Amino acid sequence: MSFPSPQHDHGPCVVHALQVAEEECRRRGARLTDIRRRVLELVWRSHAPIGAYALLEALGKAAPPTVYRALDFLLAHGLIHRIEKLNAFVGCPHPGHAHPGQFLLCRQCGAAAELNDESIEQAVRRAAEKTGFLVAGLVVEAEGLCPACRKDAV
Amino acid sequence: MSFPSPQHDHGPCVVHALQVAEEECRRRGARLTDIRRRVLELVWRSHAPIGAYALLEALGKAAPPTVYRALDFLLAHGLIHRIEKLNAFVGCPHPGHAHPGQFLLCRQCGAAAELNDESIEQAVRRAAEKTGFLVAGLVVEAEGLCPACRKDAV
DNA sequence: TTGCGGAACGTTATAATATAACATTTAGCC
DNA sequence: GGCTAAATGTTATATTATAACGTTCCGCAA
Repeated sequence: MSFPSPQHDHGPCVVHALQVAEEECRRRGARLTDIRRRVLELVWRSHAPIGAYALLEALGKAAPPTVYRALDFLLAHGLIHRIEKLNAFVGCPHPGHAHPGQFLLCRQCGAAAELNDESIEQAVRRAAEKTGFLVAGLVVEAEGLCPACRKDAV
Repeated sequence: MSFPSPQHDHGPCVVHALQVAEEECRRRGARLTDIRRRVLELVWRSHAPIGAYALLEALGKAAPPTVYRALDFLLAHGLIHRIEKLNAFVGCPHPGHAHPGQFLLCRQCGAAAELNDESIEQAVRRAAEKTGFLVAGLVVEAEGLCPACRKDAV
């Protein structure tokens, strides 16, 4: 929901994400296989979105379809999000319900934070309705400076 | 600002866009060369975003850098917008001031409409400020059904 | 008007992202 | 165990985008 402090202890963060994912998959009857778990873990290695080919390289001996299939699975079950403007992927901090997600992307350090702000979605829906458009999916990606980089920049 | 009716007369629409572009370039001291004009015209051939390689093919004998350079120019001068989730480009209906733009993308017919709704941008800024994030650029892309396709779908 | 200098364009090669198609293996289940 | 469907492996290729460098064009000033 907001930016982690730059020196936060990231280990527990990853462990927690994996636990939540396990649980969510159990609940859904979905199989979090080894590859899928490894990809999810790699995605969670940092709070900056990571590209498919970086994941591929980190995985070691694997071909593109392998990582794309894992990503498709994780996306389908709401465990990660795709950042359109970066062609990259980031962990979802609260899987369990389908949601579009709104993202703040730091142009300095690369970190991403996910918002789930009702008022943003409502503003879009209201504006769309005025034109008669029916909103089914929504991408919101803001680029700028996270709190830490903003301070550094002063 | 909103969706054109499906059978609207598109010719004047293109002519008008080119006139506005000419004017805007004159005002800015920018050169709207033949290639750039042709790319802009191709972009305006429909209200659906078009990809770089489709433009390339339509241009005839040209290499990728040619069309990407033209697109860069048109983007830089606010004459077109890039749709991130489609890797495609659409004409800007009101160049003249830099603006991010918010887009409604019909998943049925492919048409795009541009919004410039203050309340959407404000909602994002307000939510971002709560986390201490400074917004510099904003992508808003809603996918759904345009008025015409919505009627057809009933 | 001629030549200077920078912008625009041409050309070739290649990088980065993503998917199609089909073979093989694995896991769950009777 | 053997069936079936899901998951993965493998190869090739599609799609989107840029690097690098040479050439041409255009405005401008000597």
